[in-house]
Amino acid sequence: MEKTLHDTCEETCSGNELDLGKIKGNLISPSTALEVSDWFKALGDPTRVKIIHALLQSEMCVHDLTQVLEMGQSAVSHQLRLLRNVRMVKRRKVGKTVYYSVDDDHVEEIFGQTLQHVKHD
Amino acid sequence: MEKTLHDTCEETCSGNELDLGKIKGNLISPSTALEVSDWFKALGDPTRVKIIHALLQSEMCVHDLTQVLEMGQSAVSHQLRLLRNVRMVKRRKVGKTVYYSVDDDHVEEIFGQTLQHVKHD
DNA sequence: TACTAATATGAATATATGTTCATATGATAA
DNA sequence: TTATCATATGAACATATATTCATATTAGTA
Repeated sequence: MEKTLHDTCEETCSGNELDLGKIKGNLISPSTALEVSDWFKALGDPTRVKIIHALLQSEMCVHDLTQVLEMGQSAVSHQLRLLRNVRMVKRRKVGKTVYYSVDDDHVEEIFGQTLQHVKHD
Repeated sequence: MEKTLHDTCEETCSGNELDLGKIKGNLISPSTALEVSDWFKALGDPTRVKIIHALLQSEMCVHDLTQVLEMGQSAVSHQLRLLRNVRMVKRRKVGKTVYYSVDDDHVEEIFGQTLQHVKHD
């Protein structure tokens, strides 16, 4: 039998041409995939998880965050910038002090759910 | 005035010693922070977002995923292994074919919420 | 057996990322 | 102004990560 375009994985796999075509049609767009992954990526680092966890308890200035997390000021500041870029946190300046807080109800919701999920497993 | 241990950021920052001590006491543990970040990190890549999105529509074998996502078989396989390591997907073997599907109700919930969140902004 | 299909995996490479260091900026106080 | 505090930021470095390539494994088929 001659080879055709569709001679593999036809009987065993779920996808016949129609199914695959339908799924390809419903594919998430590359730009949306990137936005979603960027959002998750922001919580994909233990330092940022600690920062968000702390800020969910209370608004805090950079200095206090460095004390609480026992990290260098620069590292904290860099991570805060990243979190601000995806709008997970916002800042409020008072004099020379900058207060950061969580700026996204969705973050609190998802973060709490995931914390629970990870804990009882 | 002589310098003391706490002579900075006292009047302006929110954290007096008590507040900071309380927050430090409630800190997320390093291992939990790592678990949480690993979970989010799994969704922190556009390729894996596409894979999860596709698998949420239908169980699929590796071959079909490569067709749907127009990616190399090896790349897909590597990412599926990563997703399996954090138990976001599971596999089911039928002969030489391996079917993957989402193995975590929490993923569906969070993914859907986040997709909505990202979309109307 | 030999052959092919479906998937998995180790190594290599290029890119991304997190932290540190040094320094810059901005604000307040002396 | 000068000095200091709080924060931000660019560069450098080390580590992590995603993809590709080649090959291994496993299961079916001739």
